[in-house]
Amino acid sequence: MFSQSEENYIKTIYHLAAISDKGISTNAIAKKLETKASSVTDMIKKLSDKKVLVYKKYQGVTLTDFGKRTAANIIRKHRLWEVFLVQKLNFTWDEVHEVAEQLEHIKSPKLIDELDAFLGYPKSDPHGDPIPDKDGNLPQIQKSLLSTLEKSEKGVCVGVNDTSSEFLRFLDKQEIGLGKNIEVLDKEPFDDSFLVKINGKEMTISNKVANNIYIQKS
Amino acid sequence: MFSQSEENYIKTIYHLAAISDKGISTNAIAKKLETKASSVTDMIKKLSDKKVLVYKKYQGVTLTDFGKRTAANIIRKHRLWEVFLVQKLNFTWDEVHEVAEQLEHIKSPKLIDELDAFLGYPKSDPHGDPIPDKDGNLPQIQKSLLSTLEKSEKGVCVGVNDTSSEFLRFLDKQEIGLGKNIEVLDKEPFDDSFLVKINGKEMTISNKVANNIYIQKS
DNA sequence: AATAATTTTTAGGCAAGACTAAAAATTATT
DNA sequence: AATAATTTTTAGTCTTGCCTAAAAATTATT
Repeated sequence: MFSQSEENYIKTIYHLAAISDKGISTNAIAKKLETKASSVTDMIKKLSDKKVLVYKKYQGVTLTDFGKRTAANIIRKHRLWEVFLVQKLNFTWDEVHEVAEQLEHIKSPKLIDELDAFLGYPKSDPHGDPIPDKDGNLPQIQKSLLSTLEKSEKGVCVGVNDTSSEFLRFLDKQEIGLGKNIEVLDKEPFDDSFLVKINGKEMTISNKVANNIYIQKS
Repeated sequence: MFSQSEENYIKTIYHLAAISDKGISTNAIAKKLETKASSVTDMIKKLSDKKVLVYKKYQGVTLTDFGKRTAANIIRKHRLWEVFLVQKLNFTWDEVHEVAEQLEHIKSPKLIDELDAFLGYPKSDPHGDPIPDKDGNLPQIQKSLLSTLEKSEKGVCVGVNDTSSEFLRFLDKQEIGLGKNIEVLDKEPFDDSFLVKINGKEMTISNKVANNIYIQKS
């Protein structure tokens, strides 16, 4: 059994590994967890002893299969709770994260299985991120950052990269959300912004925003 | 804001105060929390500094109004989660306690208000214990221990004193539960056991069991 | 290749919350 | 009232998880 702190490290390393492919550096973990590199070194040693990850001094860490399964399980809980909060308790997609950060540490296999059933076995959370199954398998859907689309390409919004309240509330204000149809009408080379049509409405979107919206091309 | 450990002390002192009326002793707290008296002394000092309780050396503790409100709020969360687990996630009344012990520490006012609404503002938990309102008021229903009833008195089972899985599963086996009609047919002076009729069925109940069942007399 | 800059680790400490053992205060008993 | 028994507190330790400062290793730059 892992402490909340250990679980947070495991989850963070899993997320970092998903984008980096090589060993995860002490500094990267420290930055993500808003802690110090020396604290990370301490924890890494402990998690290495517990067979969660492989660690060689000065060379970053890699999760073991056991570590990956553990991480997927925490993420599964996090995302199921997010679905619960939005679907049953009237939370908005920008409010769920911090509560789910707490709920993900509740220990009870029955609880999470029953919650999954109660919610109708959802496949993804309110931000479009896939929910791992009980064995830790994470179904990956085909998606592209809006910023990588070419002129006249189109598709459906299926996820976001940045899940901060600020960004999500911005999207709400622009009426951009999961399931919306998006078409790139033009790209502006000067500032790499996009002219897009979202559910029939034309608007300009900055490169920074386009870099945080996932599209399933059609 | 209080740590989980602080919350557990506050809740425990509140429960002990409900049955004792005078100051709660260090030893009583230690026993209930399965810890050592010296640890209790440490924590008591901290909670006294935080204005949760009043403490004078060697004289036990009393919760302040602030402490009582804090305790009621924790208990409110605990009991609402228990209702959720039974009503929505197919938990039985003997399974809910330990999960609710974890869930009661989740910090989010919106979460608990929405949960309350989602459950239809329940008045009591699966064991018949009343749920405090948002201001910490705890409605007390009129109830008597089955063991205090006289021959030919009757009523409805509205609660249990012992909420251990062992006792609750025993009640399930005997088909005794909240809402059942109970009538005392006879009392046996030899071992203080009871001959009762429960929903039409006659059975003998030991004094120990009768001491843990609450009846609303009719 | 040597030096500079950066990253990572080590060493030593701190706070929370628990513990043991011993001292002090209170309560019970003779 | 004096002694015994019990309760409570103090003093000192331990673990977890964090910190700072300094040392060591790695990587980048000249």
